[in-house]
Amino acid sequence: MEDEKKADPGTQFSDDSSWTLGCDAGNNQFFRSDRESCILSDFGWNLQPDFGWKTGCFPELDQIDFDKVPDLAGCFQLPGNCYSQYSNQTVPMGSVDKPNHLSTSNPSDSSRSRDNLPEKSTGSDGKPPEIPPFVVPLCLFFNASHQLLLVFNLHDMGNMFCRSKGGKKKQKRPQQQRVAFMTKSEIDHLEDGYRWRKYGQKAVKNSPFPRSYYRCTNSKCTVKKRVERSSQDPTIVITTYEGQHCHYTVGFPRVAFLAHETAFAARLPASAPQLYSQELQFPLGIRQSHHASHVSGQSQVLPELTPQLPNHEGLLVKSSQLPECMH
DNA sequence: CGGCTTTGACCGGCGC
DNA sequence: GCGCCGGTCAAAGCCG
Repeated sequence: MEDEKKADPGTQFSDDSSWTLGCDAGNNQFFRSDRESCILSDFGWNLQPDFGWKTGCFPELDQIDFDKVPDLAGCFQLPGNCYSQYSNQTVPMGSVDKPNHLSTSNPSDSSRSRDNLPEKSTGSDGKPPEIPPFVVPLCLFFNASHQLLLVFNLHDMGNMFCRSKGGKKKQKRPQQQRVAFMTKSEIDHLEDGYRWRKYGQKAVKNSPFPRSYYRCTNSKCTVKKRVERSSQDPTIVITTYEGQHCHYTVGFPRVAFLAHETAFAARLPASAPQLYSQELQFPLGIRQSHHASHVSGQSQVLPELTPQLPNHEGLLVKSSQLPECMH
C-alpha cells in the first residue's frame, strides 16, 4: 500500500495492465483506475491550484532541445524555449533518450525512459540513424498564462505510479503495452495524427455508451485503440492504445495537430481548478498564428510553435530541480 | 471503385 | 457444461 504511493520515480516497474489516468488539481493527486491515487508531492512535485492540463498525442511537439530539457525520472520538462533540431533530424517526442553527444546533465537519466521504446537502428549502412517512429500519449500542463510547463510521458507515468505486487497475474495472451487516458471532449474519436479504421463496436456492460474498436490503417502496424465514453461522466472520452506504431504519422503533421487541437481547444477558466480541467486555450509556448487551414470542412487557425520564455509564476514545479531557465 | 463504417455473427476466456 | 462478456471478423452498405 504505502509502497505503491511512495514509488521511487526513478525506478521502472513493469506494467502490462490497462489503466486510465485522471487528475484532481485541488487535491494535488493523480488517479489511476487500477491503483490507489498517487500524490504528486510524493514525487517532489508541488501543484498550484490554477494550473491546467490535458492529455493526448501531440505530433507537433516532436522537437526537443535536449540541452534545455532535463530528463527527470522519465518526465519531460519544457519550460518555454525548448524545441530545436539536432543532426538535421526531428526527435520524436516519444524518444526521450538523449543522444550521447548532447548529454550534458546527469548521465544516469539517459536510459530511464528508453525501456519502453523501440530500439533505434544504428544506421550502419551510412544512412542517418532511424528515429523510432513512435508517438506517445502525453499529459501537458499549463499555467494560467498559457505557458507549457511540463510534459509527462504517460507511458512513463504508468511506470512511476505502478509497482507490481507479489506474483504475476496470469495473462490470457501476450499483451502489448497498453495505456489509456481520459479527455474531456464532445468528440469521441480524437485526432492523434494517425489514421484508424473502425472494425467493431460493442455495447459495454453497465454503460449506456458503446465502445468502438479501431486499428491503425498502416498494414504493417498492429496498433489498436478503443474509444468509449465514461459511464460516470459522459463528457469524458476514454481512449486506450495498445501497441506501438512502427511508422510515422500520416499526412501533414500540422494538420494532424490542428485537428487534434480542434478537439481540445477551449478556454482556461479563471475559476477554481476542476477535475479533468479541460477548458484550455492553446498550449503555453504554442502561440497562435494566422495560417488558415481547413480540416473537416472547418476553417481553423493554425497553431504555431513559438518559443516563449517562461514567466516566473510556474505553477507546477519540482522543488529541488527547477531548470535554470525557469529561474 | 476504393476506403471506410456499420452491425450481426462468431470465438475464446472466464466464472459459476 | 453453460452463459456471459469482450474482442474480432466479415459482409453489406455508404460516401466521395
